[in-house]
Amino acid sequence: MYKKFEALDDEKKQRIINAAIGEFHDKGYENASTNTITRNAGISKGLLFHYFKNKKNLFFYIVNYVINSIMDDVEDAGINKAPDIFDRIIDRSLVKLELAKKYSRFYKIIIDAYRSNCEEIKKEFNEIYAKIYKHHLANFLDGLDTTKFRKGISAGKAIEIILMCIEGLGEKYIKLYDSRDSEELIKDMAAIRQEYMDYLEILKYGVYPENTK
Amino acid sequence: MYKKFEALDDEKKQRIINAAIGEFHDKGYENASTNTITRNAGISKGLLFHYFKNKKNLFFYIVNYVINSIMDDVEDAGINKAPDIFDRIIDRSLVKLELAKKYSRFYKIIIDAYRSNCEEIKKEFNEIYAKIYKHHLANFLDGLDTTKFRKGISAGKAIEIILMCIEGLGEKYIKLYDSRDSEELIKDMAAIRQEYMDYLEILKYGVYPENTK
Amino acid sequence: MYKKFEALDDEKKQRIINAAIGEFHDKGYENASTNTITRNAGISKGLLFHYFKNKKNLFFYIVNYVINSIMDDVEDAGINKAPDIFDRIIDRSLVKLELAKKYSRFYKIIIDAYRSNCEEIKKEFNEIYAKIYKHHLANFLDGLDTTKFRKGISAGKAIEIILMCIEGLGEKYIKLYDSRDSEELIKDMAAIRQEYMDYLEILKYGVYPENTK
Amino acid sequence: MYKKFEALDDEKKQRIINAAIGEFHDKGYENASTNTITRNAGISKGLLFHYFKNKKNLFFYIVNYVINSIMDDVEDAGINKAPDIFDRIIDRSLVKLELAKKYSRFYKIIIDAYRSNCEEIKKEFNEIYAKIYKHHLANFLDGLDTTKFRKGISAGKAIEIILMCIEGLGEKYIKLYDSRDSEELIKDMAAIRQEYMDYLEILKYGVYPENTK
DNA sequence: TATGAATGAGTTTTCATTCAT
DNA sequence: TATGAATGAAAACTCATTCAT
Repeated sequence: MYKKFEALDDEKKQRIINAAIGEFHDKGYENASTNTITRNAGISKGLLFHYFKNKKNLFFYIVNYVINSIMDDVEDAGINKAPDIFDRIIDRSLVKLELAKKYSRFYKIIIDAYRSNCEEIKKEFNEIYAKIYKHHLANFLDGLDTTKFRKGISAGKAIEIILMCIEGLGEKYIKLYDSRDSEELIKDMAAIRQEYMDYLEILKYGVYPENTK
Repeated sequence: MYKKFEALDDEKKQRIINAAIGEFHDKGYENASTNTITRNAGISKGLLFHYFKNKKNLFFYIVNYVINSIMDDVEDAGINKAPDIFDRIIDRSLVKLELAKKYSRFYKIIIDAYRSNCEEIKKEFNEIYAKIYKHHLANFLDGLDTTKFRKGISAGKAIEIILMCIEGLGEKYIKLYDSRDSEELIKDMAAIRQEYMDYLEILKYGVYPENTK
Repeated sequence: MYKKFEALDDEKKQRIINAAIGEFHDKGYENASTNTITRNAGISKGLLFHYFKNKKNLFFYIVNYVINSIMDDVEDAGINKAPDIFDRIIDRSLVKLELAKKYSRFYKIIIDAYRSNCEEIKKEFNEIYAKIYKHHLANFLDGLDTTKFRKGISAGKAIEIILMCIEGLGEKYIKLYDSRDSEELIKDMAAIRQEYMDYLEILKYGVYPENTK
Repeated sequence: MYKKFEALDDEKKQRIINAAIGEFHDKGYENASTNTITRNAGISKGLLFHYFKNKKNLFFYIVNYVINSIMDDVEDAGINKAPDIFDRIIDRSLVKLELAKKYSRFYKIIIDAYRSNCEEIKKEFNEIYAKIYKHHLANFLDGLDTTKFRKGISAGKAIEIILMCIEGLGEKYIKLYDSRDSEELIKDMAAIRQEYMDYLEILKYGVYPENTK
């Protein structure tokens, strides 16, 4: 797939990718103009379609490019696999926060696509998204120790609610640092970690028995 | 604002509003066609623009109309004002769930707008949304008893995290009943309330001291 | 149908019709450019589609216009209804010849459409054509005296072969006068009628018994 | 002309010819895609244009190829040269009918070209067609005995009208067997011959004197 | 107040042909 | 001889908005 495009010299390839990312970022799939992309990439209209056949293909090429770019940055090895859910979740959430900031342009494209009502891309995008989500969830749950929860608590419900909180927290901080520099986020990271811990402390009390808290 | 439109006889006004709601619901702001709206409303193109000047104005008129319609249904008086946050939140969340189902057409318009990439409406919509959110939050917090939380817990953080959970739960159940009938939801309401309580039980343990649980 | 267009003032209507006829005549359905039509008609692109919605509709509007224009010129009353097939056919064929010359631009559009392979218009055009053909054939056969054919001859086969000849003759003379002026044809009409009679004389001998020739 | 192409090894030549025939057959001259042709032939775009310079040249190469292929199948020697026009014509017409079925793919290309509106190929094609037609007509007329026609009949007119009929009949039966198998036609050949004779019988009466009929 | 004809820049996509390699 | 990336004009069609009536 897209062999022709992949065979291009890196400079030109990047020019096209950047033009496409810029346009999809600014306007979303539907309002992005292939005309604008080719103009900004400095290529002819025909060439873009020579490579990608249509707008939709180009879009999903960019979606995959963007996802892979982010994933390549995450060292799976380095990911926290502590058996305790709180130990495990906090690092992951902070990494995600950093990535969301570092790759904010890329994230926007993905989020816009996720929320899009456009029938043309909905289904295909959801499949891509679901696959990644499933993979990450499985990876997150793998080897998690759920035996320590206090009696009377459903492990599934506990995990669910913890995930809801962490997602909420993630969104909160993403919004908070939306207009600030990436470096600020990194500088504040220790403080944010402490805040995360404060929030999660409440949940810890909720799920663990008296003596282990 | 829109005096001319407001001065119209109710039947015609409603025809226009319904046509606009139908179109914005089906297609979202960008893909909605003013043409279709005028056709379905049985009025001329010129007239629509005479009343609203442009598509954007019309859209925000509808957004406000829709929000007010939902709000009118919620008797503020009837809303649970129990001092305990859990007592208070569960009723509100279930009411919201019911409203989301009852006014699903209206909710869809709001949600689509909330998620839209379209630069044209983004900013203005977010302002409307933020104002409502702030108002509701203040109303929710008013008279809430935060003295019962166990020592060492920040009341603000506790409330925040409880709200994050309840929001997560709300979304979960909205999605769950998305394609089902309104009656089903009402029938299952007792069971859903029980599930809510199971989830919140975990948080209760987290925020309250030993003896009050 | 096409009420909006019909309501136009005659001058503008005619400008559009003429531009469309010119373009369809020169290029055929597929190669005709709606851009060229609007340019030559002196209207905007949008307007053409406002009236006709798409190229195909415009084409069939023109097809019907052209057919009606020709038909209006033929006084049904005046059409030869002699019971003898030869008496009847010769006048009709000569009228057709005159019409084909007088309306040669119109005929070309019809003939091109008839021969077109374009899937988009094939079916619909054939229906129009078949209806007209059937009507004309029925009208031609109506009241025809087929009792005078000599014994052993199938009336159906005789009529068929006579029609084949007359069609062949028609094409021959259309081609012959293709590049000449309409007036020339009219001037030569008497001579052509004589030639027709010479040709048909042969067929007369073929279908009628000895004593009636 | 096309020396470079002719010099190619047969296998490759045939691949290109077949690809071109397939595409021109399916889509007609205008809609045929040189892209598709090169893809199906397994050669590069550049090469096709290296051999034929442009699409038009390629098309006429194929037209000539197709015509020659059909002609090669007709052994001139074997063609009925009976002095009587009816004896002669019936065999030829039936052979033509068979060829039209056997080479239906080739015929379709020729017929489509004959009917095409496309200015680009019209003129040139008509010249080719006229030349062949003239040659065949001359061949048909050669050695024909026209002395037996009854008095008062122009031999030329008689021949003309007979040819018109036979052409009409040919078209009728080609249409009739258009969607049926080649074998069906062959099976029905005797019956068709009889029908031809019935039709021509009428003409025979028309052109021959009493006593020879 | 009410109409709806008119605008025109904009959209995605196609395809014969060229040319540097 | 052979490649296939690159071109760019052209296609049909859309739609919010205006304005003369």
